[in-house]
Amino acid sequence: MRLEPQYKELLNSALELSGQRATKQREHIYALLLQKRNHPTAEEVYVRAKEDMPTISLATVYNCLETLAETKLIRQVNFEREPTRYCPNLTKHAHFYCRESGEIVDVDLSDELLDELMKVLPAGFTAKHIEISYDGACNDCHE
Amino acid sequence: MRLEPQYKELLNSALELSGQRATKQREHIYALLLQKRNHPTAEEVYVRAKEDMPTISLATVYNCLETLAETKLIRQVNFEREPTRYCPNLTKHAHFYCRESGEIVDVDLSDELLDELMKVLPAGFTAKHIEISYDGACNDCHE
DNA sequence: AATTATATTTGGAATTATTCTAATTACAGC
DNA sequence: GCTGTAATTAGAATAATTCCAAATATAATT
Repeated sequence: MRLEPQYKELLNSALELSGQRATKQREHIYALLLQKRNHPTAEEVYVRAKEDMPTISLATVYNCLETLAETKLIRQVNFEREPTRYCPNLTKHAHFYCRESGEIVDVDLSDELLDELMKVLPAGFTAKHIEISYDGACNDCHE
Repeated sequence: MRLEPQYKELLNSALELSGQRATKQREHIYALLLQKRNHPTAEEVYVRAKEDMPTISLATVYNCLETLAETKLIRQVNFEREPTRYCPNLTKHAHFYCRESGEIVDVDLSDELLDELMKVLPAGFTAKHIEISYDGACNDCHE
């Protein structure tokens, strides 16, 4: 598991900016999220993290994920009350949750569409963030 | 707490359709959701339900809410991993969550906008449902 | 390089929303 | 009024996440 220089740079500057330290654990977890972008849960991240770093704890995985989310390097993805999932895709996108396969797929959103969504808000309301999730059947599960 | 005839009819037929019984508890919980539409949590519903029905249990509140949601008389509303909230507004709408006041406000969505959202899905994907939540500051909290 | 101060990690306990379980109660059809 | 099934109930169990206090690692300073 190696973190590409560009991302290492991104991580270091984001952490520095928020006055936090660059640790092996944070780097490792960021690297594995980037490497396999399948929206894992904290538990799944923990299992994968232990392969190369057997002494890491689940609490640390939660801590690191929280730090990465705070510094905007990753996004938390929630579907109903299922365990939170983590996503290093920083472009504006929604999530499609396939009920058949359980897979989560990123759906790109244009600025125009996001603008339209902002326009339907009542007067005086300002949104910092819009969260959009679809659920249904993905291509592999046709139907 | 009285359930208006139109809603009583709606409840009875929805329950009958799904082969479930009309009980005092289900009627009571449906009525109080309709009466004060402030997106309460199960716990908040429980507190309100006990005012008129002191022997109702929290498990029953959860059961009733689940039944009402199954039969599509109410919607479950989730914001991140906060407790699930319940909403009897059956029109197509999103939710605006105000970080200041904690208030949740319904935001109507046109069929056109929903169509556009469907169109951005990759080929072969079909969504049964889209969930949209905004968060930011509501009118009362200006800013 | 050693020292110190602070941040982070760690394992386990605690918390919280929700679900499960088994016993009791209520309802619908005969 | 029985009888069978569904619903309610109280409390135990579960699961994701957070908290806690001790140990360790990192960064700054000497």
